[in-house]
Amino acid sequence: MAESTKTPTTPLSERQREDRYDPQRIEEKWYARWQADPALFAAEPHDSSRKKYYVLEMLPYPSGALHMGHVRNYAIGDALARHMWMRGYNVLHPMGWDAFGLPAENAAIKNNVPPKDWTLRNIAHMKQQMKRLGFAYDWAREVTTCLPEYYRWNQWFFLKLYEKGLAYRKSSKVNWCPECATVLANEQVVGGMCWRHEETPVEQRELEQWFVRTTKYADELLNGLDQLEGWPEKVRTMQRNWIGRSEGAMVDFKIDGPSRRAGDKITVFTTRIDTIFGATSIQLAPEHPLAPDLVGNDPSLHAKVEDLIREQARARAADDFETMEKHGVFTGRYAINPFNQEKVPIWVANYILTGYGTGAIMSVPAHDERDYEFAQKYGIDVRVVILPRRTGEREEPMIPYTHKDSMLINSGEFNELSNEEAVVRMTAYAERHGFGKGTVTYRLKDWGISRQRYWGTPIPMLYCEKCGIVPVPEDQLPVLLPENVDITLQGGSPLGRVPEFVNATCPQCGGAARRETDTMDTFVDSSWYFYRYTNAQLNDRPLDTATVDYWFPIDQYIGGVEHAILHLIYSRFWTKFMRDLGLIHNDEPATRLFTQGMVIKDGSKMSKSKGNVVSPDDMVARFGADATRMYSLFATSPDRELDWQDAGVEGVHRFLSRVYRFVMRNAVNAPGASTSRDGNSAAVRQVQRKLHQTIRRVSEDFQGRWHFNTSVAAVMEFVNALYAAEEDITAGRFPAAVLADIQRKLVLLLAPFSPYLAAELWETLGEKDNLLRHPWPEYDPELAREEEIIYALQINGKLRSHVAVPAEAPEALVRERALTEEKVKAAVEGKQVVKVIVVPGKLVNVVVR
RNA sequence: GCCGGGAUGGCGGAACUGGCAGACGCAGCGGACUCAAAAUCCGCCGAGGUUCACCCCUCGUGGGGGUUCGACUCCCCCUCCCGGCACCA
Repeated sequence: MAESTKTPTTPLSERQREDRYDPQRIEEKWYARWQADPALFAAEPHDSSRKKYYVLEMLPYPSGALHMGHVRNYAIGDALARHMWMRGYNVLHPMGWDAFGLPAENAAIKNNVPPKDWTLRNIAHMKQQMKRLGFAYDWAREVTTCLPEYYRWNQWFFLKLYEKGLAYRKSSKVNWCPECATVLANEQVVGGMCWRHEETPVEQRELEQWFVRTTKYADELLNGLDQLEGWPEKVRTMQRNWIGRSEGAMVDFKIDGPSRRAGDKITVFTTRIDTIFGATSIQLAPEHPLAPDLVGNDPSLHAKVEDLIREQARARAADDFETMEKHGVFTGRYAINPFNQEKVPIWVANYILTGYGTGAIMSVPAHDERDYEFAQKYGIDVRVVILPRRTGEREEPMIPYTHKDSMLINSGEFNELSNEEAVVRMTAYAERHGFGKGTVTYRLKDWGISRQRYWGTPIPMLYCEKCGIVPVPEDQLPVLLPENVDITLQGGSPLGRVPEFVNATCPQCGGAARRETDTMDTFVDSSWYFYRYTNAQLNDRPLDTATVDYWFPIDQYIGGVEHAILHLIYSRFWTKFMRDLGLIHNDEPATRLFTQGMVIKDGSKMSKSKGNVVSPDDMVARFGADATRMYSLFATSPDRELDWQDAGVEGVHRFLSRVYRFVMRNAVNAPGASTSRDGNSAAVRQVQRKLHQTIRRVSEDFQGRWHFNTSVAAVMEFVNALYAAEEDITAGRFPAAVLADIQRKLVLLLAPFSPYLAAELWETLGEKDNLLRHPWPEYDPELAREEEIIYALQINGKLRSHVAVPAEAPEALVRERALTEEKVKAAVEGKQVVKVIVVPGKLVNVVVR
């Protein structure tokens, strides 16, 4: 396009030629413009003809201020959102606040400020920080979970759960954190400690609690993981472990002798029914309901069982189960093995847990490590019933032999069967004779959602003396959380001390009723918030089905791996529950999940106690939002741990300065672009080649690997190439159209990473349209193609020289050039060339002998 | 114990399906500009040797073996670090 050189260029004002990059000036200017135009980052309605793209970052808890982990998370999501806008998608990119929770109550106690005020103030501040960082959120869709407009739907969902039998109340042993003064879900107990208080052992308390039947979906939650190919394998594995499905069988052993209240049989759970002929004892958990019965009136036995219970409780708290020595006590009683009618002794042992299976096992010392250890200690029989299948011969295996590649012996009519076959046949046999059945057990437990705290969603239930448990009628929602409540960490739920709240009328009989005073676990809030974003203002329904159908599933969800179990399993559950209500039609909330690495400093996690916290505000003040964000992407790939270095931010700031100064010096406004190599000098072609190679690299990173560190590096390389060519540019040896085109594309490439600078330079270049909706630059393979390739020359795999060959040269020519190159000739001299390997575009390896 | 991830210059990290190890950035060193400094621009920057005629040689991606014309990359064994699960029957 030679004629474009004749296009007149637009002169630039003195101010635009300002050569110092001042991020504060630029960012404040664009910040003001963006705030004035909320539609800029808004999603189009769901009847848009554009293809939709829903990119979501996990919503923060409004703790007071953003930390670098947030900045990194949102920088990734924002780059993706901006890129997808430029690719022409209708992008939904919302943000909100996970605003209920304990820290607000603690702040209330400490600073004498109501939790609501504290929370809303934090939200205002953090929202301001996000805006200053230039994150492109659709604030019209903001969701704040502590406001009645949101939490009323938590209550509505709770009523639905109750209606469907998925919410129920039961008294049970629950995890209690004395520090939080509340109950914890199993998922919130980490190694026997509270997830918020790493030093506080969790206690067990007997309490009446509301549970959500997550186990109803255990199988679907597990099987669904196979389809979630866009999720990290790590997260899928963690969820699989958490759900912990194991197939096995329940088998009833009749108790020999007199039976008492608790019954006349013990049901054991086993995954190895094939070894049942080798069962030489029954082992009960110390807390097994039959244990007190079986030890009868013997006070010393009772005391020993009590000791075992205490020991287990201690071990649970200290998390040292694995180091505990196995021991137990013989009850003096026997049970009958239903397969061979043998009498086996019943023991109570410290290594059996109440919470798994049935709390009772058949002990097969020959084929289980733990059983073997126990049997050795107490001289219990060890009977081999399984042989390694391969030996065939009756060669004694190493005891305990626990492998499944095996064959049965000493097992009556089941002898000679393989282990797989035996499991099937023996399970069927037990079912036929009515003393057992094949079952599946899970590690996953129902989700206890009651919290004895104030700052949460009130559970919409009433207790009436006449009618019992009565749900609050839907038309009486929301059950408002009262304000001005006296919060202390003692004496149960704070709401219980608010008579106006507690005292209510029974909707069934009109009599006096008492309100439920517990609130919901805050993980309820975050289990479905992303649906609310699709229509956050809707006031007669939690969501609009058609709108959700358009936007869901989420195309890309981004957050910390610490939510791999808690939040992400609850969210998946909630999605399945909503689907079964007919509200939505997707089975999973998100197609792709990305878990970014932690931000650390000087080798450890940023924390106040270590004094290594880097404040985003400080970084923005020193280097600007663009440099801060870009550094968080440039330092390493997003999935890895990021070691924060202020000097690195400074380096990115320097790079942005180079870009800024280059455009300020060379900005021209000329339409069109040179799309052909013809007629351009070698220097021009070289810069264009680098440009298009850069476009390819950055575009590919967005599509696949998300290695934004290499995207940014590629743009840096390109800018270095521009500096190398600047003498030619200044001398006017670049056609204006080409120069203008190069600069426009450079700015477009930077737009997802440093939006402020990109906006400023876009304007400097005389462009008027919205950068965010401007098409992403196309990579032109013709312009990107190398004209000449430098081949590496190897002799026997060792690098010896290089040779330049025209890019289009056929392999034979490459080969010939290589063999006639001086070094190669010298090396080959007097030797025999065995083989010549030509790797097109890369190297030639000459193998000589 | 099981599962997942990782180890590359002084530092953060590149090298995508086996093909020139160290892109890009930081720090450092040298030069230009300056009265000087900062900023900026240019150059050098794995180790050792030979030499600086900037050419060449040897070694080098946690350790040891292997496959291959060729290995950071694939296979086997081992060490260490991070994360998850775990007396799970």
